[in-house]
Amino acid sequence: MRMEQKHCDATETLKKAGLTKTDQRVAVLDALIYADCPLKAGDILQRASRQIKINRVTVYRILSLLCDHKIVREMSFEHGISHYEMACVHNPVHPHFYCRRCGRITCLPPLTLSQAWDWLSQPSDFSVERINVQLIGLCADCRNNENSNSVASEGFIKTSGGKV
Amino acid sequence: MRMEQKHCDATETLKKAGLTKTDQRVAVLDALIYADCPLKAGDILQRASRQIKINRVTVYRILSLLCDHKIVREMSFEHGISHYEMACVHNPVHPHFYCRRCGRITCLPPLTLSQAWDWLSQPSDFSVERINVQLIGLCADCRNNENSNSVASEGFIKTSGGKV
DNA sequence: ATATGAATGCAACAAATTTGCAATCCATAT
DNA sequence: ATATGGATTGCAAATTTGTTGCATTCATAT
Repeated sequence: MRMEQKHCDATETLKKAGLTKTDQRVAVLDALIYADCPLKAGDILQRASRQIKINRVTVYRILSLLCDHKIVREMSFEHGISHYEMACVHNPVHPHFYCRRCGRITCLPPLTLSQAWDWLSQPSDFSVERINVQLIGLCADCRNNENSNSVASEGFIKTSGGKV
Repeated sequence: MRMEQKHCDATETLKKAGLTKTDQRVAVLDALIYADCPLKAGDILQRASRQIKINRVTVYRILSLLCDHKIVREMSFEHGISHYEMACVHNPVHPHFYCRRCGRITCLPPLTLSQAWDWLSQPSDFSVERINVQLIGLCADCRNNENSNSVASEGFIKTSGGKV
């Protein structure tokens, strides 16, 4: 019987997705796998650079690739900067707290809708000024015209006539 | 008896906030007041320019001012671009749908948590691939150190020991 | 009408991200 | 093991978004 892992393995992740293994991709994945909060591209460059030689542009390209393959989630808070986090089984979708003063991002526990109700009644260390709920996907038009150049068209939830 | 207005009036909004009325501010507000979805700074510049002469920098400065005064809400979806919408009585906080293909943003109906549960069971025109929940405010550290330079410190919800 | 502080325009800067192309690397078939 | 070809990376430069400093213009209270 195999032990359950706490983190994904970069090499295995690439293999499972049918992606070529390169030192740069492993380093970027490692940075994300062992991060305790979403990272900016610059953070990832910095951490990956401790491991190997890697260019800023390569970081962006790898992140874009990983997002297309739904290995990584991209999110954006204020001030026009993207943050990235693993989208693996060890890191299910969850809310984030963004401090508008120091910019620190805190991952909040993943909650079902009914759990959220309870959670919202609990004391908190944060002053919440605003809550943003974003649904991301394809609009009706784009879903219909999705003939060409659609890289990330695998595994999304069809909802027309069904559930969201 | 006065008719209920469907939209805010730009001049009145500025007056109520104690802000100087200028052609540029009115034009920026008009763009936002009559928009049917959140706008990028570039969109606002374009629309305001149809009305008056206005500089790109001025748009950013006015948006920043309006956000500080909680007249306007700022939000950010993918790719690190800010979008802005009115934060007035005619436009209560609500979720947004972001199409990752065409970038169009659709405002969704404002919902309480219990309404959301029902809403999520309804058919939809969107393929929702991901849901982002962002809580924005001040972390514990920053709330304590909030002595100096705190412009937007009016009217936020204190939650330590209380409700989020 | 005039003075004064606030608001705007302009130019330049800064940061994040993207693009084009040449050089290098990886995976596979020999 | 090695050659090969397509994929991946590095580098430079461009693009986009947003910011800063300073001179000029504007709004408003006298």
